[in-house]
Amino acid sequence: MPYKMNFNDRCYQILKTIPLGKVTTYKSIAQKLNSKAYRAVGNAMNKNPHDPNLYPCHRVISASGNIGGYAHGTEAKKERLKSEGIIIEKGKIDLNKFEFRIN
DNA sequence: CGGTTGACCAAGT
DNA sequence: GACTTGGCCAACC
Repeated sequence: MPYKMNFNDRCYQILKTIPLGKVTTYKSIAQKLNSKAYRAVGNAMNKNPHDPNLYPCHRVISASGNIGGYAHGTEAKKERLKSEGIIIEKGKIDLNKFEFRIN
């Protein structure tokens, strides 16, 4: 990898490593970057300039298990997660089952 | 360079 | 369990 990457690009790199059927949290991504920029991670997802198919920002949810937001609508995000095999009950995801723990 | 804005988080009420 | 509060940090204006 190149020497320097801005904050956003590092988020996108991590995004690509999330396997199908798993999710991660804004918090986890920030931690992987040795940072507490939870909110900045959300901003990065929102402005994602890349192809959403290569950078699955819908697999990023909030640390509390809530869905979080989605540029194309929260409902669409839920549907997409469900279609990947993730179970959502009462608007929440069981992180113990579905969280992809980075390294 | 200060102020505002979020797809946030944790703790408290 | 819903709502408020204070804290966090990069991007943007």
